Amino acid sequence: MARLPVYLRALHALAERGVATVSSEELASVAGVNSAKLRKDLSHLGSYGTRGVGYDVEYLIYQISRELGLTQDWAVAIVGVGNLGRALANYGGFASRGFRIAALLEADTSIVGSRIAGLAVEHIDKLEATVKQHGVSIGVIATPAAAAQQVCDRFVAAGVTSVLNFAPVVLTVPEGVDVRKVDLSIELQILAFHEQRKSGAEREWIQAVDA
Amino acid sequence: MARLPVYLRALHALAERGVATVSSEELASVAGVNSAKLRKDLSHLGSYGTRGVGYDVEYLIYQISRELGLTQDWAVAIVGVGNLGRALANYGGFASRGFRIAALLEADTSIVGSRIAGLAVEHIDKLEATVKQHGVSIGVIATPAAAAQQVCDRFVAAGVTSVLNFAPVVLTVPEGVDVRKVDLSIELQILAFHEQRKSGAEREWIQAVDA
DNA sequence: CCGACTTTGTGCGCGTGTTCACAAAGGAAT
DNA sequence: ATTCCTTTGTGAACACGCGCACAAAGTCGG
Repeated sequence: MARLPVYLRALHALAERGVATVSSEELASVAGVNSAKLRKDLSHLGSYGTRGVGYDVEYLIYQISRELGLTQDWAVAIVGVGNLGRALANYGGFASRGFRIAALLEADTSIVGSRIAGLAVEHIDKLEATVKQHGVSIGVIATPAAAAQQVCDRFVAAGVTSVLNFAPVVLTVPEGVDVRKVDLSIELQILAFHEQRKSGAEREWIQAVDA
Repeated sequence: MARLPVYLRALHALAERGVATVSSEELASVAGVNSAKLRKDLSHLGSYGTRGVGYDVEYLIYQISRELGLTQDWAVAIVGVGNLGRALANYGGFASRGFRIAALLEADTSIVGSRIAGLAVEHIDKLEATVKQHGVSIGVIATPAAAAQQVCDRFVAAGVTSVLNFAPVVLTVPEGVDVRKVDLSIELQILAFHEQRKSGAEREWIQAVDA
């Protein structure tokens, strides 16, 4: 379930505030979902709640972490050390969730060798070797669109079976490989669409007359 | 529809390659969706296809752009000029889709005044003034989690009705304000989950025995 | 002008995910 | 111990989105 990470973050926030137990109603409102949906989601992991009381925050954190596989740590390789790659390398949310950045890879030789977030940037030729050496199972693509498919193919050939893609292209991968895409401009376009709808009627009318 | 931006990008790619018309089948395969779904999506905008031929690429680009409100340009303000803010400011995909970065705002006074992507970084105190001056309707939050809600509130109070949030918190906003959230670590967690499933059975078994 | 072929637009059935609403279960108080 | 109150876990209705499959519509060659 794609919502578990959201619950997990809400729970971490509660834990930091010293909350010991939480009802589905409260947790749902923090996470921004329906309480029945939350209970059904949690019930899929087992019966970890106590009727009349709620859920034990720490215990639930542990159970969700285990379900998501965050109790083990994952080696991640980032290809493309532009602005986005740098932002990702410095993003604190990875290490705290069991993700370890094993390598930063870059094609531009003028960047290779510099240090970002405590890691030396390596040349992309080292991709296969790095993947094998660190047991990388998740590849992050933060390259320009033109290079993305090629990098993806190399990841796949090297045995990586999960890819997080920030380049604005649709990657094609063989069966059994997962790709998730984050596209910053798509999110903005969706907002613009709703924005247009809101400032709506009179503008639509003008457009209709205009046409 | 959240898929229109994807179609739009696929169409732009086709247009650059000089393709004049495209069938739903081809476009669907480029965009990575089912062709019937694509046709149904497009039919919601009107009947812009020609049976036996397909869709005129340029015309369809125009129609989708108009539907998404990309024919007008949108002023965007980015708050938080850390690594992520810088990456966003330099991201080329915005300007080419009608999004104009009106201002970069930052709380850290040691960064205020520097120039990023051709813009001078301003102090966050200028938020309200900037929003009014440039007619900003979309606010982008690239601050640490702790500052996000506060910045969001200021955006809303200043009249911004669409917020793109990169901070790992759930923002609460009044009715009528749209929030979209991009969370890098959630995407990784989802990949880790599937990865765990794939390398699955024997590990689950070990965990079961372990418990 | 006509027939064969291509491709759109859409009606329909299906599966998934969401929400409501309630019974079962545990805790607290007397 | 019994009763009441809170909250979970879940059955069942509902809604939605997806994809198949096909008829309508348009093109192209003869």
